[in-house]
Amino acid sequence: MAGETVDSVRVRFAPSPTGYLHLGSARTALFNWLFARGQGGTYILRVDDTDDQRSTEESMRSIFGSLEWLGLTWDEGPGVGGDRGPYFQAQRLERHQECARQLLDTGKAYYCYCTREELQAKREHAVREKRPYRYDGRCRELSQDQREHFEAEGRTKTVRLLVDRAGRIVVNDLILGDVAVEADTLDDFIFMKPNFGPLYNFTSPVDDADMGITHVIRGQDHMSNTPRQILFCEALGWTPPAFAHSPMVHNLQGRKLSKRDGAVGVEDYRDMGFLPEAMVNYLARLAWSGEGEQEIFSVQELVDQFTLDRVGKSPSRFDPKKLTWLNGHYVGEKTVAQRTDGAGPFLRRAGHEIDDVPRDKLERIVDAVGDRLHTYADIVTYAGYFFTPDDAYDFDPAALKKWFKGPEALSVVTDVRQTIAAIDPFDLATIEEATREWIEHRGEKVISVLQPIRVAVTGKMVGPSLFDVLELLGKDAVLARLDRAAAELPGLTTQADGESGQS
RNA sequence: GACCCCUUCGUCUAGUCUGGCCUAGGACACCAGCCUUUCACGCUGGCGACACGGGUUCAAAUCCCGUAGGGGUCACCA
Repeated sequence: MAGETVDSVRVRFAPSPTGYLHLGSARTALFNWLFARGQGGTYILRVDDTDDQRSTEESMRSIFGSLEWLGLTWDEGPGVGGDRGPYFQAQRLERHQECARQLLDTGKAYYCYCTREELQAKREHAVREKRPYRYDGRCRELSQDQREHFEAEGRTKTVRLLVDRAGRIVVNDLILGDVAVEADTLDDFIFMKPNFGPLYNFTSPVDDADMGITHVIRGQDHMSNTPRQILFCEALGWTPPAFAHSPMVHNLQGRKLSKRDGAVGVEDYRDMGFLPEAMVNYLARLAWSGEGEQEIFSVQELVDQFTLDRVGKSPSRFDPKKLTWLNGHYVGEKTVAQRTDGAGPFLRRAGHEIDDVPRDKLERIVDAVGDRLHTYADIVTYAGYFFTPDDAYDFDPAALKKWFKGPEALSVVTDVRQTIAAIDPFDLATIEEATREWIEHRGEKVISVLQPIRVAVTGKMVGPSLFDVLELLGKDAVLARLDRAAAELPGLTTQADGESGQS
């Protein structure tokens, strides 16, 4: 390529559709996407579904959905097409077989008739002798006779790559630097199954070459595959792409993130009320940092600032607390209408009937909840009681224990009824004025009056400003709840006292 | 076990390539105080790290060697 023309960057994210989009994979996809966008390159989505029985349509939809939700849309791939397809690996079988035949024809690969059992036995033997197992290459130079004999026996055959065991293979990794592996630690590995179906280490370099991939950005768990893939490029006469292996994402214990850790899929976080902006921002900051001391990044800022040389080498732990903090920031940037839309489904899922609630009432409630919303799911804690019948909201035992220790609190609940009943009009200013006046007249501390009322009418000790709560509830509901509390609390509080320390 | 990678506050990280500006900076978390009807927000302050041991150097978080610890991979999966 002449002079000033720089080959444009082409990267790919190649998930296998065997589940959901794992957080680690999402980070890999994000790094690829950011790199492509920042370089004015092309981001390709390829589905590595090489006739794996675990591949399912459902998980493919789930992964696409997560990617789209994060905003990591692809320039070429399923749904959008492109001229370097097909983008489903299973549809590239003929191409893989063609390349395999080429290797066979040029003597760079050979058929192996060893059975699985034989290989297994050798492997176990090596392990018993504490030797590293490597294929002994006994099928490398079979005579015509032996071959015919095996064929006549009806043995199945796999295809192995003939590996030159001299020298070393160096991976010039854009994140890790040069990583060298002695060639004699490798062996003639199988890349075509008995049905002449290709294996991952073969399909990957073939497809990358066909799709013109310039940079392979993937997780470090692929590091040990890289030399083998480079070997294919050499055998086929191709220039390998540049590699960049990003560090793993671990759980808080420093182990690989697994299902046992609970939520490890992108959609799990969506379902827990997290925002895609927060996920992207958080994931980007795992192993990567900008040049300044910035923590909050818009997608555009990420695109502008992302470079591979600022990606670190050591694994990072996924910390939900920091994610939550970021999420709170992004929720705060939403309008009340947006927050209402976002939080609604969580109320419904918690069993609250909100379909008959007027939209503007809903928005006023969300507005009153304000920045208490760190995730949309928090709406249930802070506002669930607005959507529960006056005789059915639950009293939080901890709240009762803290604010109904003595008889004074109960007397507040009964005494305030009259004052509240007299408030007219029942609007914020009037409610606050009347209530404060009453408190002052009583001569008690504001908090020791307001909190018992809150617990009485909401069942909780946290929530929006109590005056907002009262107004939003409406006079009838407040009175009904006060009556209910006056009737039920005496029993509940003694019960709570009696049970204290048991649970 | 073999091969490969990694190692700065509890966590995410800046600083390491191009030794001195680092008595190591920021953020999350935590603790305390302020604000406040609660919670949350916000503000102020605090706690808190160069894994260890040797070198090299006038000077080392930064360079070299070793040790320890952690992780990843070792399929006819991807």
